[in-house]
Amino acid sequence: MEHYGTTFRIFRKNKGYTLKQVANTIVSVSFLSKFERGDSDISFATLIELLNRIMVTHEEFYFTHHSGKSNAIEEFFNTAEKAHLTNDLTTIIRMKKEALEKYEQTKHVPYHCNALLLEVYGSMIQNKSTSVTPNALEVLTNYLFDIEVWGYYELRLYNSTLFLLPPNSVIIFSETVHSKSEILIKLPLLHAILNRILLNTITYLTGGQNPCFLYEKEVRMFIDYLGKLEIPETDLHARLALSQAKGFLEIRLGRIDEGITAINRTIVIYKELGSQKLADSSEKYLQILLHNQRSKND
Amino acid sequence: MEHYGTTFRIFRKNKGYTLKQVANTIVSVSFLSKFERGDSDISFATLIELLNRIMVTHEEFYFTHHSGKSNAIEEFFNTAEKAHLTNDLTTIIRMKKEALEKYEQTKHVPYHCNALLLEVYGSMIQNKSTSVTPNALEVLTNYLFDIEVWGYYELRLYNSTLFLLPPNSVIIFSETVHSKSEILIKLPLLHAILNRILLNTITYLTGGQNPCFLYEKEVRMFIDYLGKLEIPETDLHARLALSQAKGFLEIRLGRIDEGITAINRTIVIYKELGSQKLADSSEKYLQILLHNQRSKND
DNA sequence: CTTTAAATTGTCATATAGTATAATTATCTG
DNA sequence: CAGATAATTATACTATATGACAATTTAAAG
Repeated sequence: MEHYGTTFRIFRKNKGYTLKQVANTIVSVSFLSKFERGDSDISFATLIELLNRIMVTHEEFYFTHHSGKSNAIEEFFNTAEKAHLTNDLTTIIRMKKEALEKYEQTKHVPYHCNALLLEVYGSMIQNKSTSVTPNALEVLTNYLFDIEVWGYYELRLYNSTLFLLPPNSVIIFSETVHSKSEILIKLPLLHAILNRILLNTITYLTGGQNPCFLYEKEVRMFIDYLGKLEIPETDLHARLALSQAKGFLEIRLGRIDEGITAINRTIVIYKELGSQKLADSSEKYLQILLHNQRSKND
Repeated sequence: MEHYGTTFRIFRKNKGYTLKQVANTIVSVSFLSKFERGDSDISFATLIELLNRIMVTHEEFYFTHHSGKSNAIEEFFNTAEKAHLTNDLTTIIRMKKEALEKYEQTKHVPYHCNALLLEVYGSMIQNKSTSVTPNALEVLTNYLFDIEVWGYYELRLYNSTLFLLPPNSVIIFSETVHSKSEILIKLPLLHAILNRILLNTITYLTGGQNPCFLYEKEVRMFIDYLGKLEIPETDLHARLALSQAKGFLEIRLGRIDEGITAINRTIVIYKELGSQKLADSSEKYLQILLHNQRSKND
């Protein structure tokens, strides 16, 4: 891996600054030169100041330096999800091996959780019964339970594994997830995940083959909750998903026609805007839900 | 401002790690302790490693440390835009003063550009004729022209000021903006701005009171361009904006009924999803365009 | 091409980042 | 509460980040 200084120099030159202009009052010219040539490391606070001065965000700096990777955590979830969606078993297996190695080295629970997540993805690709041992699930639940303030990692981990947990746990976690994330939730990226978590929770609690629907109260609560969070007007995707969730609830409650109408309206919008895959998966899910509901009524 | 170490300690404790577990192979335990107590600064590379180990992204770390601010640049544009939308003249004036002071201190052109942007916002709030001196505009154009690789700052600056530039300049800049942003455009945040730029370009070139419509070719080109960029299926907002842009083009070309139909469909979607403000502003813009078009036909 | 000024790099001094280990404090267990 | 163990901090030392200024390279100008 190249030295950060090299990347900094590229940015500085691109913006047309001299060493002197950038260094001024923050560091000495000679030191900045040394840093840029890789002869010296630099303190965190100083580099942040320098980046500010040349009008570069630390995100784009980091991203460029690591040739197109945002950060290790985001990268992990994104590549895992992508491999899952494209049935890329090789990648899943490789990533799982890496996670287990890191766990052996450090004994840090998150690596264990990562391996578990990849285990599940792997068995889903192979169409095996997603048999996660209760032990493994306990590791996950305990970890999430122990962390008081959830950050990006916990939110994404929970969002990716919530379908494996028993409904009671999901209800408890999802109920508290907002208060567990404090100010961090103001970060747009984190807020978006929170929305996804709530929507997934609703979907999870609404679905299932259980003939009697046990979670009406909770589903209504989460729908209310999402309403109060005020999804930004521009986040049409989340708003549409919420409409869908309401439709699915209708169906589950036996008001099948109302439900179908509501969901079809959302599917029409997807299609009109050319989001064909989203339209397809919504349609498929609608069929499954209708099938379950009808066999129940028999 | 508190020391970064303090923030780090909060994160570490929250995740339940001991100094030893985190320090292991990266730094010594005693040093990590010193850093956390603010007795010592830390190198950039080392802190990034440590954050990785405790599963914290640098974004959330920075955000928490600066109590809810993402980074200086993003913060600048966001607060300026918000003040502009809420007619908060006081904030605009204060920010402009700050920008000019920084410019005086450093003579760095971006601060000059920032001041210019705030100047425009200010006069828009006061309903003054947005009289930007050609000189000032030249500063802006030259800056953007000189920077080879555009980053977050340049993209946002251009996006906020493109309505002030002559159409020819806008066409040139918007045509090259993608190639000027290289790999950075893979950052979702930057990609989103690129989409907004292209949509704003289309709106700008389609609008205007000029009775004869000079930019049909260019508008079609940018619409094509947006299509090729493949807006993600989930970015329904951008997809809807593109549909709208196509409708506005129809109207400008005299196919008024087709245009109105297309735009009304998008407004219906906004309303159905409860995005009332977006629906209103679309409707308002539609009226303006229709008015211009009709007075032209007389 | 020569001269001059600006920008960058090299050298050396010093402050401070970072380590090894001992001392202290907190946590756990019976 | 005592005793043991783990976690943190203090001390003394070394390595290196950073500054002041001189030397060199690059760019500008005539």
